[in-house]
Amino acid sequence: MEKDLYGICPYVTAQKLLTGKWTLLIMYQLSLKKMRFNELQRALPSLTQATLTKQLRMMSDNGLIIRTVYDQIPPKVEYSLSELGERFQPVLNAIQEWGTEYIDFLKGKSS
Amino acid sequence: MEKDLYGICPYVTAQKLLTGKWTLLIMYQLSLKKMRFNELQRALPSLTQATLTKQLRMMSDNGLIIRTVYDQIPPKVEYSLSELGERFQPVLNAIQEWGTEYIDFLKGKSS
DNA sequence: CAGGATCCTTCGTGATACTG
DNA sequence: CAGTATCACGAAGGATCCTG
Repeated sequence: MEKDLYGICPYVTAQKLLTGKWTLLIMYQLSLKKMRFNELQRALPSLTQATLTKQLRMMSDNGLIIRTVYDQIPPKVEYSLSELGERFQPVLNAIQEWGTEYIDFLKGKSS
Repeated sequence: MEKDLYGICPYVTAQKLLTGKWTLLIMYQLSLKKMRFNELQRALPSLTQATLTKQLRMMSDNGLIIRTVYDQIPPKVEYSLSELGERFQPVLNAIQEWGTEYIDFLKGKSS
């Protein structure tokens, strides 16, 4: 089973963590700045509250992001990248670049 | 819908393409050398034929890899990275590095 | 504002059997 | 050797309603 390779093979491990359909997008948003729950929702309009909540919890459990709760009324919760999340930046950059190239490729195809 | 961003946002686009549970692994394998169907299967033991076939077809359709059929008996089919696939290398490298760091993080946690 | 709790559907993944 | 064809399942994702 590939599960055995989680925590062993870098690729299997990374894939597991990035599995979420939105993980990459959230990582990107948070790499720009720390954000509150509603800010994220506005940045990712096609994502429902429930899903966003689950994703954030997963990412928090995995140590990718940090959840900071300010004990006040109205409630305020901020999400930011953890140390590990920050180190993810190179991947983000590489993906952005490659994604852009891929989009160009798509355009060339359709025209 | 986020579908609208496919072909527009690099991250959405990349995430779609890397969605498959095995895409990253296959990309890595093929980045080492072109491989035949059975070679890939041996390299990824926990992956069934059916699934591998589907993944390869998807990746081929997406232009990530190239499928070369040698018309002979017994059949021989080789898979290799396309131009676009080659350009994916930086992402692969970044992921490998980050994945390794993450594994270290996991170890530190459990101990 | 930032969720929690449910319910439901879709899609990816896998098992198995068969083929040129 | 390199697939194709079916069937089935589980989990991720989403819709909706409710709360401190």
